[in-house]
Amino acid sequence: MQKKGQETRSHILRESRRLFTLQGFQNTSISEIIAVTGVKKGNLYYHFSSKEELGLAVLSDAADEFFTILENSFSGYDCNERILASCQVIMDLMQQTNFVGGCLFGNTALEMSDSTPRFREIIRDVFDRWIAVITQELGKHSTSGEADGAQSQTDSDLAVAIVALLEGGIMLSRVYRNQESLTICIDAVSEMLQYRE
Amino acid sequence: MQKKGQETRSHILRESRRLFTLQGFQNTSISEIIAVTGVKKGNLYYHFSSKEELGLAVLSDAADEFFTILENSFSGYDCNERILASCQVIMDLMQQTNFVGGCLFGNTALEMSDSTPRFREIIRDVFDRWIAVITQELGKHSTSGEADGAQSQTDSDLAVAIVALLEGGIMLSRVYRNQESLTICIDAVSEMLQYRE
DNA sequence: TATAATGTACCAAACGGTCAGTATAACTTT
DNA sequence: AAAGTTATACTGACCGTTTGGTACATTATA
Repeated sequence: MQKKGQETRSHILRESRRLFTLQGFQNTSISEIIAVTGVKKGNLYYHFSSKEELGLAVLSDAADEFFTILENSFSGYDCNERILASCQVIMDLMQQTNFVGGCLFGNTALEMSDSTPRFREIIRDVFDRWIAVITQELGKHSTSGEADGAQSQTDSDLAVAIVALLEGGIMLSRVYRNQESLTICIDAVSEMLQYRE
Repeated sequence: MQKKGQETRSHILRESRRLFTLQGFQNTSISEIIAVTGVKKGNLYYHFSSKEELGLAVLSDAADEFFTILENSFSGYDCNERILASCQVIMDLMQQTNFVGGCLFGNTALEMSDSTPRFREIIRDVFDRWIAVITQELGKHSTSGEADGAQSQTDSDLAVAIVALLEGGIMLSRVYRNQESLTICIDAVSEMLQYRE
């Protein structure tokens, strides 16, 4: 693939991601994508063999970007502080779009995961990895006494709850179109971290 | 409206809800609905003036049923026990469908709330009411000291976090197709209730 | 000049929705 | 109670539009 083609491809990916996030996968038509990108239909199908393939590419692309951002977000010396910093990064991302659209992965999870196996797999990988990253950060906690066995179970449980709180908070903030719900959920994460045994 | 018509109408509502929950609103076609109900297209449009109107009717219907179930679910003398009982009822509902489909309100929130205002309104009402019911239950807590002012803020914050945890947990349980994630989230709710000031 | 990239024209299928007309049941008359 | 009348419930063919996708010619680029 050459330079021009690369640019076209990533242009399609970028705009498709925007539309998929705002309107969902099913509710975004190929015609809409070619309208906003200016890329002609034949050209789009030169780069992506089907709408499903485009959707999967958009998800992979977004996942790569998300984990790059996430893994660079753990700033601060204290473990709890670092995790809260990563939550704040998610809040910032949501604020950029005024809580319209929300989380592409969460959206796609609820829209597509039961009907299209390949979508579910990639979404599952995203949540697996997200939970794993947080679990790992939780493991660095000073009072996290016992050697990895029993404790890591609790760490991963807490990580699951944190991700659920964030996704639920994003959902509510999207419905209410304000940051309040997500703020409350991040505060709840903070409390859960404090009261950790 | 007479008996026969009522039956047809509620038959359409029931099957449509099933399909919308499993596949989403956009991804369920009118043809599919008439196929599974046996109701002919003209007849369907006799009862519901458009697909959107049908979707709204399904949501209202489901909301009525949900709050009937929810409000009857607060069993037990202790406040925390009562709230956990209501969480368990949600777990039971999800188990009935093996975590396929998940929560109709959450699904529709993420699929439709940005593109169709009327859907967002009804979804918002559902979450408003759900949060209000839990906030009210939280208010009955014995150690809930100070008079309503500052404390009720905390109660409603906790209620928001609980709903977010449940919705996030349902999302994860759906992606992973098992009850583990939701169980972890309900356990987290339990801990949040225990550590309440 | 080969191949990567793009444009144009087209397709069958599925979509949501309409409509003229037919049963069916429930009230009025007589 | 039989006949007439009206509102409700339902049918199936049909409409225009949009959908995702294809065929193929043309233009850049290396």
